[in-house]
Amino acid sequence: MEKSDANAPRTAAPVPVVVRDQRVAGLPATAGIDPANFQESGVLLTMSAPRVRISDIAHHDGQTVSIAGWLYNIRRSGKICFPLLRDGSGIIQCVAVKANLPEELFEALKDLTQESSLIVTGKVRAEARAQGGFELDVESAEIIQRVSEADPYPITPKDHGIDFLMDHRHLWLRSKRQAAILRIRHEVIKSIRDYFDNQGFTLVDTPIFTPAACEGTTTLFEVNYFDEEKLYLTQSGQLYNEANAMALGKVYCFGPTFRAEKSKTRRHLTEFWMVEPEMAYADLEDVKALAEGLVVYCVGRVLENRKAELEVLERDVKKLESVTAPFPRMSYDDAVKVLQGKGSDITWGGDFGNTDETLLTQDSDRPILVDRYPSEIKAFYFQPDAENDKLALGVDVIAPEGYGEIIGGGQRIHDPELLLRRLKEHDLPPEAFNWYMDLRKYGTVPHGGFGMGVERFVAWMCGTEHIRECIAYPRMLYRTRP
RNA sequence: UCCUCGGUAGCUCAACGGUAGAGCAUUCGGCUGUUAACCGAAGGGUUGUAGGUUCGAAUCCUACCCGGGGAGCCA
Repeated sequence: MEKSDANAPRTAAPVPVVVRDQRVAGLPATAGIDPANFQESGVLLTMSAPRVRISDIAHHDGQTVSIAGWLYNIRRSGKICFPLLRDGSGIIQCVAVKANLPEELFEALKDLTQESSLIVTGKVRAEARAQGGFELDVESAEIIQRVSEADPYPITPKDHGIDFLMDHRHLWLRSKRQAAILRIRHEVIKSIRDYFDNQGFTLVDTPIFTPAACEGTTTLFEVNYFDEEKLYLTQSGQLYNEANAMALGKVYCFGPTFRAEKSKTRRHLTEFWMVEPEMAYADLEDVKALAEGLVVYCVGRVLENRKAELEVLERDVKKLESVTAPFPRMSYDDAVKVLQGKGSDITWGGDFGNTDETLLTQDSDRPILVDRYPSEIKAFYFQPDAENDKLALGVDVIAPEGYGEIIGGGQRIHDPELLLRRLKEHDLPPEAFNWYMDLRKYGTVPHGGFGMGVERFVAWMCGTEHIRECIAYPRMLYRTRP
């Protein structure tokens, strides 16, 4: 919301405290001010001070500025109070001294309740005692809404249980920690896009409504499409990606995906975001290099641009600083042997559980690339290894610290006859894949790509216990609200 | 779906067969440098629901509801 308007009239004298809506605020409006005026003029509001954000406060030392935000917390003594103002970009401690302020303003500030909305004007001052290094000496304030004490803001600065916090997710996002996670998520998403864009990839988004499964139907959410047809929410854009790669060479899709898995763990959501690149004229080694490069780039960007957020989260950044290329590479065969040596009861042909993934990476300070899985445990479209056709040219990237598989992908089958045979082996109806078979009919080439789960990646960056904190409104097995 | 843990004040928890309690939040009072401020006082409860055992149940038993953690599957 823009406040400044050079052409609008100014008030003769500063207004110490203004209440926009007295019905809501429960406080008397300042005499002589008609609340109806200010929505129109916009200038009565906060005098002439420029509006700044807390994240920029260091550039305004010594200046009088206005900050529009919410009361994060307040500490008060008899004649001095310290409102902590939150504006979405950070938190700043304001200082209101009774002796220096009109009685009305001081009392209004002192009695303010948590998460009341207000615009504070005052002088920025470097202050060693304050977190963030700056304070705001209050000169005037406009209270937009005072939260009623009869129904106070439910999330206090003290402890809360996860059930309560999840029920209040729409408010929980206002906490320092959740804001930090969302900013890191933003950095991760932006860095993913930059990584691909800088290498000539084109973003081509794939449909959310899809007519059939990519990899079996048990984990699909069914949707009634105008009474006549059953459609499913996508669980991967990969098949469409392959078509797009044949058109544009290097592509990626980036959007929500849906899995109706009845998983109830700290690593699962039913709705999560996934980025999926796909390259024409590419083999497994190209896919591995792309995946490794992506991870290194995104970790670097988070470290470079989100130091403050990592600090809020008390993330051990050494664990991220060690994430440099090259990542250790290992075949599935060797991984099974390593796991057996560490006491896992895994046998050849089985997929890794989470305990196996944690075991495998426990001595590594960076992710591990595991490739050449048994074809039986992989989807129908994986290209078999030329040296052993029981192996699929798939690769998983397993993050350290127990964060598990963050990337899965590989090289796709380009031979039409082999692909058809695999469809039949997997009991998939070939007629549903006619368009997909076309890609092998009209100029087929080796190609490959992968998918990376954004929330799992963000959880790893942030060091969160559970990925539910890494998306604003998580959708899980037993939680779909708010 | 299976295994496992839990549901007591607005919130976090205590009481574990014998009168339901504390901290925070809220209200009132005090405090000019507080850092989840502190000090004093007050209000606040059909112990998830329904049955059962018992002289007596938050506590023991049964069923159901809701949630946490994990397994399988996956990103």
